[in-house]
Amino acid sequence: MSTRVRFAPSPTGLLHVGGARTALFNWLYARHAKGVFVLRVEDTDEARNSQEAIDVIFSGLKWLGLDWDEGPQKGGDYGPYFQSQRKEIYLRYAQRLLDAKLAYDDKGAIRFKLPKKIVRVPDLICGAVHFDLSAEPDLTIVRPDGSFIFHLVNVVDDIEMKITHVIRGEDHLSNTPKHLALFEALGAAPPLYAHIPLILNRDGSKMSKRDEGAAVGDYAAKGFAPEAVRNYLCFLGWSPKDDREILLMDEVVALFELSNVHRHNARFDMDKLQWMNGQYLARMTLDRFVELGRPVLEKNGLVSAQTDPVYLRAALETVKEKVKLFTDLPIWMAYFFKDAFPMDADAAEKSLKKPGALDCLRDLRTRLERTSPWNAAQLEADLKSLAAEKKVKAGEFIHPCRVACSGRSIGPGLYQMLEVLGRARVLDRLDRASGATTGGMER
RNA sequence: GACCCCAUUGUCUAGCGGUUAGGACAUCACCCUUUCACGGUGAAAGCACGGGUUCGAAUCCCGUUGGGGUCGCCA
Repeated sequence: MSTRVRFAPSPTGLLHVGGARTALFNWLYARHAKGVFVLRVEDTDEARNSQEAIDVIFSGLKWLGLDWDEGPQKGGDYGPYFQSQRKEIYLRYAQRLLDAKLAYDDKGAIRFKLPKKIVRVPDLICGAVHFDLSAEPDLTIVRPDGSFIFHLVNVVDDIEMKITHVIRGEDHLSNTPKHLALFEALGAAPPLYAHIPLILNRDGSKMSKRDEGAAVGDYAAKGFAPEAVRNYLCFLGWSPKDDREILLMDEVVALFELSNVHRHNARFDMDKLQWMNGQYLARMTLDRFVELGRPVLEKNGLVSAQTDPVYLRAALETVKEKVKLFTDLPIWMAYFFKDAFPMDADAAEKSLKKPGALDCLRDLRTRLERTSPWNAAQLEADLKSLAAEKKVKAGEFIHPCRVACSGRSIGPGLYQMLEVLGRARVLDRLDRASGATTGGMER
């Protein structure tokens, strides 16, 4: 029988990183076992349902590259994949329990009689865990208004959808003996269980909606690349057991085993995610960098449909291995697109107000007027020969020039930056900074 | 409170009876360098505690402490 796993989120309005990690582990296991990854929406709580909340789940999973084989938008032989559309099925199962006297009416609600016994829960990650159900109150499975409760629908769907492995958060471990009892009462063989550890905040507290990093939907806006977030999530509760940190998904799929998933919770470390994101930005193709970076610059009004794509691409290339977040792009690159770019006060103080700096800029301006061809190598050669002639260190020209042209003391390699900026912009900015012309430079 | 899970540097982890306890992020030096990153070298930082078992425990057992989870007509 082929492996079938499912991710069964409830539309709460956000996709929690813990949930995303659960989806990721299900996806990894399905791909590893060459099985099927099912997406099922647990929307039995009608008060909380909304199309927006459901879309958040879809877009979050897609952003992370977690494609499902069966489910909403995809179809499959075991649908529908929204629990709100499966009421007849649940009713049928509830009736079976009633008929078998394994459930009963209680003030309009239906309750399942939990067996008074010790139930052994075999878990692929935690090992066998025993629970004594004898003191547990019976399980409500249908409300007086006829709506169904999680425990029933979850079990019924896992039966109906022929789920073979349930990979879910450890917060469900205590529910599992009850679910096992339900499987038994319904005469169905239960799936194999794998309860994965939880993701906590950096300080060890429970991660809730409002905590930093909790919502997958926020990562794009925060400047992360999806491949970096996905890579980071793999390492929360799992490791390849060697020293690698950056792994291709194909490699993780090949290595991923449930038996290697940790039993202890992990804490979310934003610093490490940022480092990993920087690694991904530096290593990704320039095409991908442009694809993800352009929208950020557009959103900040620096780039529009009219922007020369060749220039944009060249400009992005200069900072690709420097920035760690896409959200850093506007501050790193404004001067490429605006002549009235911000001037960093400290940088100006240090480099432009320095005695002799303005003379250097004038001399450099004269030299660069004739630079040909206008490329990084020639720019470097001309600047250095000028410095040699004047018998000063190249830095005397480099630092004021950088600040004059970009308004910042940090940035891309100077010559590459000048090449991309082009002769006209560079000469104009050198003039403005040296006082040869009065410009509209922003403070 | 009851029940369940867990415990290696600040964080993520390797380790699965004998290791100078390894790697990564973060921190601090130094090197590289036109800046900032990257990269390189090095430093500081860990087996929660107490009992066992054993010739020998980070590793196995028990307890304590600490953290997390579950005890809904939420999912």
